[in-house]
Amino acid sequence: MPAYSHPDRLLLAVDCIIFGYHAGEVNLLIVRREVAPRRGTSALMGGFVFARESVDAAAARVTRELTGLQDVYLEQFHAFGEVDRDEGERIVSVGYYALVQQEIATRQLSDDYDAHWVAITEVPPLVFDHNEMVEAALTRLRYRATHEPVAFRLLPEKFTLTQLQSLYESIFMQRIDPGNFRRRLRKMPYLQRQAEKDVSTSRKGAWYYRFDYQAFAEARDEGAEFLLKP
Amino acid sequence: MPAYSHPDRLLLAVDCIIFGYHAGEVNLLIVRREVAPRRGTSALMGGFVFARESVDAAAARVTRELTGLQDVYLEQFHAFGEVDRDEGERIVSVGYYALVQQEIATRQLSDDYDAHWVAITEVPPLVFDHNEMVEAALTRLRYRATHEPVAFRLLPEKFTLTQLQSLYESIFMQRIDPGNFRRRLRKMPYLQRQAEKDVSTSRKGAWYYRFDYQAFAEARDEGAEFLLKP
DNA sequence: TTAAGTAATTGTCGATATGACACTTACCTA
DNA sequence: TAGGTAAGTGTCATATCGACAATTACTTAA
Repeated sequence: MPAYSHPDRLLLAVDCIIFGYHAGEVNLLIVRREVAPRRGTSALMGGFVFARESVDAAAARVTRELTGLQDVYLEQFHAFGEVDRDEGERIVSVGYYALVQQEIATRQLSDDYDAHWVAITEVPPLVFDHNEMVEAALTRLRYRATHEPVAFRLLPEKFTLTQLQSLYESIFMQRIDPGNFRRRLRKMPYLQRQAEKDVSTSRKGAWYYRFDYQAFAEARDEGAEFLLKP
Repeated sequence: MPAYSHPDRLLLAVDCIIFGYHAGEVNLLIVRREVAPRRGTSALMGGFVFARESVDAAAARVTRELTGLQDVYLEQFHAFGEVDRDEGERIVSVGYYALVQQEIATRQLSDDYDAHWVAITEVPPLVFDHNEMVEAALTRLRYRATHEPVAFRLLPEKFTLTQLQSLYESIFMQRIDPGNFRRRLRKMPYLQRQAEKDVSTSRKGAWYYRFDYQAFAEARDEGAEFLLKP
């Protein structure tokens, strides 16, 4: 029952930029648009917000429908509200980006959307303002990755420092000096070296690490801050 | 004419955190809520988004209705989308913060909303999730003020470096060393010293400065970055 | 006329962080 | 056993930082 007399009720949607990381490149999932107008063109995964569903929940649902993944890291980054941004009808869309492990997501990807991964350096033209959304999502991801330990969600539980460096190089699209990057990592008590090495990429082998979210949470309560620049 | 068959169309609103600065304190405008439920309680200035109006435009309109100001600096910072955040009906609200010159805004403030300024250190309980919105706006303002020259919009055209320092102290709620803060300012070519001094607060007088947006824009094109930490 | 007071402004200095780059290590293979 | 390669550490000049001392400019009261 309407409690407010305002006449204009709008379609509200969410669009999700789903980031993955594979073979040294950050990628994102694009789908084939199922409805007119512009049916069949490339687009971000999106969906309408239901009346009794929070916007955050809608983003989680949409991400889950495509990737099959529960408990994905999602951050809202911007609401896109131009009147004519969608050619069919006026839709306001809230943008979220998701960080998933690409291997796992790919394994259980829904067949319903003709989804595929594209490198963030090679995003094709997308419908409406979706390319703008991708840019905004990347900007926010870069900020978040330097101030919060979120980038690890793109990697497996155990990863090498070289992998971590490559990930940051891909996110920021710039080369990073290994010595200096590792110096920053070396004084993070939350990076726990494992007993095993990854021997797939070098003869010497690279130590596996895990990020200890538990230890970091405790350190943060004491005032510690996460900072990892490219 | 609906182009999409989705049945749920929602009320979409904007809420504006309007920041001003006066007598060493950052303040914000709160109004008295005009409609039920919770009529008469303190709230942020807000309003519904019209069908043929962009969300940005709605925020500008709402800000203008209260302050009478055109061309106000506005930044969207978050969309609040919990189902029951408004007790009357489901409303998704997009939060914006505005930076205005408090003196000017106060002069032409609308009488219709029983508005008044409160210091950000003394924000009273507000309806619904509005206190949460204020916190989120402040967080974003702090980030923006260190990376972009936006805080100047809270000051008059001409200001002293001491005023600028006080402003940053209020935004970040922490004391700043004058020597170190001025060292950062001294190597900003965009801060142009004027011929006059402000003699209202000291015998010696403090030089007036202006921020040269023009010069900064050109420097930015050359790769320069604005950085002003507390 | 001068001393005192105060905000404004600049300077000092040791400690820490940064970027560029050289160097060493570990291990496999030829 | 030499050589190649990714992994990982060390060095050093420079820049930046925080804490704090010192100076400047000006008014007012003695």
